[in-house]
Amino acid sequence: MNYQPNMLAQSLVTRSTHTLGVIIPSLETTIFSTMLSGIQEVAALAGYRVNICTSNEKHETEIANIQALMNNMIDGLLICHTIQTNSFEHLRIHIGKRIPIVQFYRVADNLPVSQILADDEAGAEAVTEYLIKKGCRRIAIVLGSKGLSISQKRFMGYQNVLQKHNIKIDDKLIAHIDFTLEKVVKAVDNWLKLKPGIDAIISISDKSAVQIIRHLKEKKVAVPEKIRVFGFGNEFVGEIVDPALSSFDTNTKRIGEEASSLIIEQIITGKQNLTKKIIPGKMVLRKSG
Amino acid sequence: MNYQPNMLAQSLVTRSTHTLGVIIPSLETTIFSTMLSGIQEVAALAGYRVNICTSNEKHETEIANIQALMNNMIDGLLICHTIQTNSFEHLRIHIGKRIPIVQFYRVADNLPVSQILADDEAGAEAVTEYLIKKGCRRIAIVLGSKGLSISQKRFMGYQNVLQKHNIKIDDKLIAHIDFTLEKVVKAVDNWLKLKPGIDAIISISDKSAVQIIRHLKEKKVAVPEKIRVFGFGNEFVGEIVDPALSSFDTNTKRIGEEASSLIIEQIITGKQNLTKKIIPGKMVLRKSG
DNA sequence: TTGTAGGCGTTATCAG
DNA sequence: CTGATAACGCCTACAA
Repeated sequence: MNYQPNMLAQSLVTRSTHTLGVIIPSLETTIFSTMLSGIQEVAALAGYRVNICTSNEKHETEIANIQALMNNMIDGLLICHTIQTNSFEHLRIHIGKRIPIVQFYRVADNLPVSQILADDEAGAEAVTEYLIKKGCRRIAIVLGSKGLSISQKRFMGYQNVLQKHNIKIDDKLIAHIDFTLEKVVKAVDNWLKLKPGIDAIISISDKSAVQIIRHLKEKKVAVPEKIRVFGFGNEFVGEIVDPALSSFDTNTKRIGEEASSLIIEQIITGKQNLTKKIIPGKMVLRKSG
Repeated sequence: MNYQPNMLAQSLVTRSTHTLGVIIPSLETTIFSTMLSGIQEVAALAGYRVNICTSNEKHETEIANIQALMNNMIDGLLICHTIQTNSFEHLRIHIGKRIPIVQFYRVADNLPVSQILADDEAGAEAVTEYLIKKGCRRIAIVLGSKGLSISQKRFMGYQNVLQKHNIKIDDKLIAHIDFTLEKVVKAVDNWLKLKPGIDAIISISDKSAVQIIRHLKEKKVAVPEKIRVFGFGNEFVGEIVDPALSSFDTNTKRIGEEASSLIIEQIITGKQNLTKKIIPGKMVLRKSG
């Protein structure tokens, strides 16, 4: 007769809230809302709610969020680090405690915490290899903070292929930046001044790749004839830009689904086995690259 | 000495969880993730957590979500209805109880529940007026389910302006559909067969407007020369498409912020005054319209 | 099998 | 003002 049990009382005694905590850098970036969508769907299927916090790409906010969530309201924490996150002590103190943690997409490699990752290294390798095959020799790359595996792995892939082809790594072609439009444009402008000039740009995301294409068009630089442009993530906007954006599809939604699935498994079994899962992606060729 | 109070026990006795429940149709649609971002930021500032559920534009899922949230885990509910939602009995039974409810963006007008809205009527009026001034006489419009105020209000605005200019409303130019690409393309194809032909399309969202532009280009229909295209929402992708999309900027993030702010006020004061707030928007002119 | 007491970690109340 | 205790609503263990 329509009795609604009080979840609070229930949770208090069972010590489980059936709620996942999620910390992501932003909700206004397609890849993150897509991953969150994957997290949410898998969680809902398993009867878990999702508590969402955004760090706004700010390290301090990420720390505050962790504090705010780690007070018995969640059964597990999913975290995708800020692009500027370089130290991870704030997370370390929670590792191995009652509440399991899973890092996804942007992870710290030197922490004993499970990870769900895009195939950044293979992606960067595939893209670099393809560009070299197309005749590019001065390939610029946009990366995030050096502490993040996403930057490290993509750089590894890039480096591997250049070395294989005996192309010297030029530090001037590597930009470690955040996502802001100004920083991206500035990096591109610096590259345009170089001689010998660059002939390709691999960008950290589709959105910045699209902005790069737009900027190059403004500067009357032909894409892909003069400079080929590649993105990461295969977002809708890449289909729309002219020339259409080539991109490494990181299988973004699947990353969220797997992260959700892994943490729920760890919650249910009570075993925090160190897991590291790389989600395969694939290259999507369009006009720009 | 680093004592962490147990929020569950605290909530059990104080009867407040400092958590907002949010039900939105999707996380993979820019406007919704943008509104959620606004909700989340305001909530975080006020010390509230956000519990997020997606209905995937499915009426039954929306009902299930409401059930799942209304069990003492949240202090207030924010809801944006499914595009197919036509009956609202599932919500009605929760109205006026302990937990306040605020509808946002897509709302039911005949329910005694507070609303935060885009200025759909004024937006449709402004766009229609502009198109008529540009010489358009056969203006097609894409709407959602008839039960939603978003459809009703936009139709009202459209109708008002056509009547003012003594242009007869042609039912064949009005499409009530959901967001799927196929439905949009089908509606456009039907319009293209009409004679006299259409000279403008007002779309329900920027994403579908962009898809309409792409489809028209495929069909070799010149935009804006033959058909002008307008969107709603002013998303990033509209800046990228060629020709760039004209759009009515509904101030999406602000809608989320205001909804969040209103429900928190209702929670804190304990007063569920019936509020209806329309967030003003503005027309953004680009090449397509 | 069915019923009841105790405890989860707080806050609030009521004596002292 | 301070300190003990009931109550929040549920689950579980144990007793009948």
